[in-house]
Amino acid sequence: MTTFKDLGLSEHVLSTLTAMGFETPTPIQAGAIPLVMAGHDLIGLAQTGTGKTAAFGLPMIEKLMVDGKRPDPRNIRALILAPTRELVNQIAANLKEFVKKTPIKVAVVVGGASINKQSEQLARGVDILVATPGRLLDLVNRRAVTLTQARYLVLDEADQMLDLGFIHDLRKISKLVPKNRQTLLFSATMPKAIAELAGEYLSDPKRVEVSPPGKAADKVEQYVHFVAGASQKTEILKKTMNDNPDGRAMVFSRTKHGAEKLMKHLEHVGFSVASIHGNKSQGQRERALKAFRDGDIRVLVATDVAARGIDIPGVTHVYNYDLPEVPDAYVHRIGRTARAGRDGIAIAFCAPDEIRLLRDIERLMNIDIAVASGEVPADRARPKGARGGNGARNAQRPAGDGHNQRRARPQGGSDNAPRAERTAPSAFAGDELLVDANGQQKKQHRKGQGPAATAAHEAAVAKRGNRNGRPGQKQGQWRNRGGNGGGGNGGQQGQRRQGGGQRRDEA
DNA sequence: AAAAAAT
Repeated sequence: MTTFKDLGLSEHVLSTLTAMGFETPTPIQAGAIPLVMAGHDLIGLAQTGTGKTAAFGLPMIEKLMVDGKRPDPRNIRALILAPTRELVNQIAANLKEFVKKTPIKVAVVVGGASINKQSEQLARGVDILVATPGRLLDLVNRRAVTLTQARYLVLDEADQMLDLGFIHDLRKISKLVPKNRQTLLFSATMPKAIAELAGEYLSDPKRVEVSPPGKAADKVEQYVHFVAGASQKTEILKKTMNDNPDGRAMVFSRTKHGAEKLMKHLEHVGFSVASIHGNKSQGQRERALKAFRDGDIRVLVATDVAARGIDIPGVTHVYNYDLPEVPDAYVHRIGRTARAGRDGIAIAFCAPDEIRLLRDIERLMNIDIAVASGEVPADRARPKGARGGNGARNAQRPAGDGHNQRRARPQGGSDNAPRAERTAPSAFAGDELLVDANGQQKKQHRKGQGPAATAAHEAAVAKRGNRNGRPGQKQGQWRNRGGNGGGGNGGQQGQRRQGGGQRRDEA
């Protein structure tokens, strides 16, 4: 088996990894590290949760060490761009762990934080700068930083950067970094625009793809409640959370306003909750995330600012309080659970005006999400032939759709089935690159899922709560606690060695 | 149509 040693990393970095509990590289690490070490440009097709940060961070640190230079003031040696402030902070936190025993300096540049402090830090010399594009350009314009010595450029979550309209900023930044550089691009999906971006900024890139994308979402047990409206969503949400007192939940809302309103309500009825969205100050966002990560609060109500990449160990439930307008976002949201080899449950609420969105999601993922409760709307069924002549699919549904419970994924032993037999990564199959001979097989496999009873759902939910819950925690943990009653960091510790190099998936 | 990101 491949070890980090085999990948050409120095003793220095290796000893840090050992101290951190890393032994076995994840697939993307095993694939990418040697290529980066060899100096290639790289396209990494990988979701968050695959160990991306280490995949580019470790070899980059290694090469910076070998170069042996010290950074000039205001002149960085490596630049990492990511779409949200939270992601930037998370990447930097990981890198800071990796460079602990080295003289390499890592700094963060994001909006919403003191620009003067960032400026001062850059003046003291920074090797690796992790940034959101807007603030970086701001600092460049103020001459607080120059990119002319940046020999490494990483574009993380490139698809989201494009979605968020960062393309213009990326163009500006690309003109400021030297031509003679190594560029690494990571993206969960490979739409045309990303391929074009890669063609523009990468030279003769190698490609690393973690098999099969969408796997994280695969491990998530998914259910949908058909509801009449928001108040019913809230009632079911509260009941389900109370039924799972050991759980940790992320609740996604479509709007910032909606997220805030829901958070206030949950707080009012006694849940230990915070919210995170674009109307919150950066300080508030970071405090909310930290409190949730530390286990001080059990529920985080969020907009899609937190849908991608955010890595919080031990999230047991993801609630889609509102279904997202963009079906991709659903996949990213539910990917906040079932991380680091754990299980997870995703519960969606579907109001009458959201059925179209549910259909889009089910079509994208090529699954039928199991119905947990509610009247199944007549127009839920996808039109025949909507999926390329696979009209037979509907015929696979249980006769008498009146009690229309279906599983989103196989149960039990099927998890151990060969990868090709497992559920399809179709959320990411929009591009031709991922469509392979297995695609059809996977679809077949899915189609075969029989009906599942609500009782099974309840049992699974109950069981899941235990399996995922942190040992020793009592009922009522959703409620506000007086002090930090011993929850603390236990979860994170407990995860430490899990799955070798994957124990914290973004690390 | 909403969200994020520079102020």
